[in-house]
Amino acid sequence: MNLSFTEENYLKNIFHLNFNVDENVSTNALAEVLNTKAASVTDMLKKLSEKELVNYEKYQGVTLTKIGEEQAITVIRKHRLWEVFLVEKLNFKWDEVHDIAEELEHINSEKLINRLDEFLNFPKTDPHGDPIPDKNGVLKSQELIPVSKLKVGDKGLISGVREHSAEFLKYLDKTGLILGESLNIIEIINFDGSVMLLIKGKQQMISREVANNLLIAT
Amino acid sequence: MNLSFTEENYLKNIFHLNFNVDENVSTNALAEVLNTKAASVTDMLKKLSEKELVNYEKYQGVTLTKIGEEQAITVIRKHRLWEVFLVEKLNFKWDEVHDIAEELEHINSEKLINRLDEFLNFPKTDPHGDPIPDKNGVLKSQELIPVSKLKVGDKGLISGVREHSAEFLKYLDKTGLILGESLNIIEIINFDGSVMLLIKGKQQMISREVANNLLIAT
DNA sequence: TAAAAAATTTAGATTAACCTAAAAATTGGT
DNA sequence: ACCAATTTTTAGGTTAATCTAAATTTTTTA
Ligand SMILES: [Mn+2]
Ligand SMILES: [Mn+2]
Ligand SMILES: [Mn+2]
Ligand SMILES: [Mn+2]
Repeated sequence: MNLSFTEENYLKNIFHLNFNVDENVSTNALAEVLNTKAASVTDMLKKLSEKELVNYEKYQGVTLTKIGEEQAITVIRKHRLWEVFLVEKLNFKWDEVHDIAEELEHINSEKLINRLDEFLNFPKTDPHGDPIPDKNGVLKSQELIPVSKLKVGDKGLISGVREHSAEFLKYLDKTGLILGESLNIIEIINFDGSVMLLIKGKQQMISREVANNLLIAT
Repeated sequence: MNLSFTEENYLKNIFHLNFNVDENVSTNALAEVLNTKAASVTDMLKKLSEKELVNYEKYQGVTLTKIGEEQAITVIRKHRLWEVFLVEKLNFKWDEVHDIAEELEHINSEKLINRLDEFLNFPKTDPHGDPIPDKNGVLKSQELIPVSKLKVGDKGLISGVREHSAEFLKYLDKTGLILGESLNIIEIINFDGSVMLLIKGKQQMISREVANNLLIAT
């Protein structure tokens, strides 16, 4: 299977969109995340369908075939392992690695990626808490829930983010909301959904927006 | 300067061809190393000339401009640093790294490559003995000479190769002719130019072909 | 120094990945 | 159940990087 850079990006994004909302992925949704136009997406879906990488019926959206999904997961594995490398070995911050990993994820060598995995000690998650598929394409995701779903008195460990923008990640860094910290819910303000946390022995307020995008393992 | 994968390969190969034989690089020579056709090369040279990356006159071959050379050297720096990474950190053998580095050399991030350089402890040469340009694009190459230029009684340190094929590199590995070994010239056979070496206390015969492609620092 | 040979360029196509504008299908509100 | 809004597809380009075949220029050789 020799896929182009572009084809790999289509498969990866179909996977992510389907993962988030479990239904056929729409042409427009893909055009949006791929920064392209719906007409271009239609063209590419026909081509991917021809190659049996996606199930596509006109006007019905698209899903990945078994093979398409395997390819998508391989790309995601590469993306996340490179992110770990950049953070752990090259001292990048978690908000700096995504764009570089977008390029590195297309490097084509199974041996390379498996050696990298080994070099990094077979990490289970990437710097954003996202699970890393193993070499057989098995992706086991721990069930994480947003802080906004917790009740007063609940506690948990910061374990992931829903939103991956550098903006948001830098905000979390600055306010000490980093992966691995444990927190308690002190109070939930009805008025605007903001939440008072106890973290590192100090009280700290976060907005509903932030509470929605910060993921906890309980 | 945002160059395509293809443009970078043209610049890099013009640099290498010009480095080896110091004259304008011919269309056919480029077509050969780039695995393409002369007509395609002509098209691209016009485009690179338009962008002021090469000096090109119809029928006269091509050289790099200052800017073109800087770009070429950046690509070469990336290629060689990645090769060091693959050998030193991921335990690849020196005959396995070139093709992967051909892909990695196009990853676009100055920060990444400088961090990698640091992570590797600012290596001076790659696994094949080729010099690595520094972050300012300064490439200082030690003068190496092929074994075939030595006389009986001369000695030296194996320090590089002229030919980079996996075939040749594996042969050198197998016969113990690896970088860093010192050798003495015991005898030169007039008939076929083959050379008897003393290496690691043992005598060993190599063909003229091998002697031509194995480089020594004296 | 004029052919012949070799190298190079031009002309005219092709392919992948895009685009805009217009047409067709689906969906959702009444 | 219809119509209007929305979504998606089709039609007809474009651009970068290729190609083959033919034309042109340079180089070599006799
Ligand atoms: Mn990422
Ligand atoms: Mn990530
Ligand atoms: Mn190489
Ligand atoms: Mn090398």
